Amino acid sequence: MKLSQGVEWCLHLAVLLAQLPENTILPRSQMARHHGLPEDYLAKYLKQLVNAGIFQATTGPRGGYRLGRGAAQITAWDVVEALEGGQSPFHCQEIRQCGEGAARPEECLKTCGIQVLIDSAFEAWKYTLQGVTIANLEEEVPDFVRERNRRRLLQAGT
Amino acid sequence: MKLSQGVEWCLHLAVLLAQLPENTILPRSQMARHHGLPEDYLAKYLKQLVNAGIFQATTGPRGGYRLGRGAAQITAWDVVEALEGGQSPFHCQEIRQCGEGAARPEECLKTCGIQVLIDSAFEAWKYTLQGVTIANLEEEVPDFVRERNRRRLLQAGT
DNA sequence: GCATGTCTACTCGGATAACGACTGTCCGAGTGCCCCTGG
DNA sequence: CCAGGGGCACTCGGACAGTCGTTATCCGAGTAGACATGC
Repeated sequence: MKLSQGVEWCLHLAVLLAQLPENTILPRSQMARHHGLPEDYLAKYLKQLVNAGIFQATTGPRGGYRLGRGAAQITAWDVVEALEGGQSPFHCQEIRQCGEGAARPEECLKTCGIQVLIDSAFEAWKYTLQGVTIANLEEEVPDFVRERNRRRLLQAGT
Repeated sequence: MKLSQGVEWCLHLAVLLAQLPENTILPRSQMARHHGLPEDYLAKYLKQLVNAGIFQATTGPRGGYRLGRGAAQITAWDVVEALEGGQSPFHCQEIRQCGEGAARPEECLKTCGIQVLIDSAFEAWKYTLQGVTIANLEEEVPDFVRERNRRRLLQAGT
């Protein structure tokens, strides 16, 4: 039960983009420098966000990434799902149907109770993440931090 | 975000023990055969449960494992915690304090909003698992399956 | 017949390889801007 | 002065190693019971 660090990075970066004027484009290099992240490795995660439509990539000079849709339309779950796959942390291997004590298939019409439990716990985790958007997270950023970020990042873009 | 398969195995085995008369001892070899699991590898997980006090191990002939306490006193979370560590799926690396856009420590007295979110989602997951005990899971086992398991496993112990 | 000592078989536990996923790094493909040149 | 074309710098994207955790396997330490033996 471990999340790749890409989750933390991407959430921070999404919030960072949300702090800037809408449709602002930020190159990967600036994102990486801003938080001291390895630029090349970061690329791998950003690509996944692009594939999921959360980020939008533009190539060439003045290119970079921008939010794929409004910050209020992106939930934390969307980010986690794009990076981790969004599948249940395990898929029941139906071991009750294996080995000497195996049950016959017709005895297993009801889903394995353990699988049901894990699924419902996973749903709870998912539901919590779905309840918070990037916009919500952005609102919590102190004003002076947002101002500082804007100055630093927009200045370079001029 | 992936759980080791040991979680499924151990939950099934705990439920299996709960189906038998209290304090029944079952050797590792029988457990493994019953569900068709690799016996040697299973040992690693069982040891973790023993360390956590969920299972109790007895060595020598007629030895094996039994539940460390009543099935109603063991939650699914206890098992997951014993195997996975029970820690939050990521610990915030405070990347907001790194890189060129770093915030100063005195600006970060409030916990990172992203960390707070992940923690609350993790608590939801944990809470769900804490709400179900091995006894609850055992109740869902069909009567004829429980009977069959008792016959098979207790017979060998005679 | 009973107590005792030894021996065996059975159990768990720790140490040791093989595999796969996550992490980290490099270079190539594509594009928009800028500058130079010619009219 | 203006239009067009070429070159360049900048961007993302995919391909290639390194490291760590999970998976899998083996063998050794310890114990409880059973058996044989002597009283």
